[in-house]
Amino acid sequence: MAERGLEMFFEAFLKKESVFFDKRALQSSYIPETILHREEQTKQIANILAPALKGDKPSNIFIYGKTGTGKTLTAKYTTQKLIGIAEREKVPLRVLYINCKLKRSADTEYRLIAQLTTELGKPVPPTGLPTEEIYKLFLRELNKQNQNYILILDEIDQLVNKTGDNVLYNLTRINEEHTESQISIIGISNDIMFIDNLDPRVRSSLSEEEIVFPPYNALQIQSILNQRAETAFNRDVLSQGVIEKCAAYAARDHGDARRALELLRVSGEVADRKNAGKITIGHIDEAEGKIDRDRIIDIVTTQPKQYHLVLYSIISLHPNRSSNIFTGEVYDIYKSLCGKTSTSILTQRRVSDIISEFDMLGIVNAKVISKGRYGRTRDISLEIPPQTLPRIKNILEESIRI
DNA sequence: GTCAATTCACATGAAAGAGACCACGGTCTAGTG
DNA sequence: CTAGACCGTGGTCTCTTTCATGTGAATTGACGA
Repeated sequence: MAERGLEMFFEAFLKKESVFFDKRALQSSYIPETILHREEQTKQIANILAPALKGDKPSNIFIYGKTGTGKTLTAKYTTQKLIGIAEREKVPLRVLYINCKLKRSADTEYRLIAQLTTELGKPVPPTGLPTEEIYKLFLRELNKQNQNYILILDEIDQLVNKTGDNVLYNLTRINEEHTESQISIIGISNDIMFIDNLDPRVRSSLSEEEIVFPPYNALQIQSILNQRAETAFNRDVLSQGVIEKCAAYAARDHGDARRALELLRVSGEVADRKNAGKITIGHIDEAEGKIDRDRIIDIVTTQPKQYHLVLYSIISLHPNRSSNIFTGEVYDIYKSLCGKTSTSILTQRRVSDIISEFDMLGIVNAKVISKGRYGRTRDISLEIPPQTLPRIKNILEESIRI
């Protein structure tokens, strides 16, 4: 009987009318035919990169802008077009795109070079070789290929924060030593302060050219959404004001177009699930809540057990007190919790770090305060919305088995 | 009453250790012709 | 003779611990009015 019901569900699902025509147009990896409101920046990048078509080495570029301002998109778009021409003209040119933020892929010196070497067509072990060795392999491969490269390093600040600017120094120096192949670097970062903390030598060579991406305003986001919505949705599924509201939401926090697109997509999904056939403003509100919830649940479930214990300590301390949870209290609860669940106890130093990591993830709010004579500590409060709290609590209890 | 010194309870940094992974080269072993 | 199993070595990476130093305001206590 149950099986029958399931079958019917799937059949109904197939028959169901979706509001989407091509959902991919709303994903952040999608590259549209034309990029709106970035004509200036596209032109600048094109100008700088154009010499590559004549076999010269273009200047390095440093691109700065807040999240969701189209940095990655514009860089990819421009280089894609460039490659198109280069192929037609038979100019040896390649673009390598690396996102330095991706864990276990390119967030350390070794891994970045390993990734690059693999991209060049020589697979290398993900670990195990000395870093020097990997550089050698990389250089050998580079010389063998004998063509020019444009290397896009996305979220480059993450890489440098973790491993220092050694990598960049080495990369920028390659051009001086090896004449067979030239490398131009496009560094993308959303932290402008980052460039100031670099070694002066690296700084001057990395930011030969600097391009700033200003945030979009609400109107611009609107037109972007309209452009994407045209391919993404079927005709007439958007109610009056939906695009405007999405844009307004996103413009509220610093013109993040990515967020606006996500909001629109999830709104569509919500409408689909309700079989509404049309996206209304109500769906947007719902979608916003859902995005937040999903994000928090996602973050929490992917944390390791020790983190769960710490978070559970904070949560169990939370309802008794309207405010003011301190590190020491959390640590005490945490210790007894470890005893109950026979887990090894971490030092306070470490727990302190874990709490500040939760703070960065936006799950708790931890402000360092001084209580005068009674010392200095963190004032911790939960940032999880009350509706989500029971879910989180369940997840944690299951994980630490209480 | 005023003001500098003290004090608390952690925060924050740096360095180093433990243990999981991994590649590589050498050695051993069993199977094959 | 050879392929594969197995070991030791040397490397990276992440998570932790250890040790050291920093911090900011309530409290204290000396001082002077």
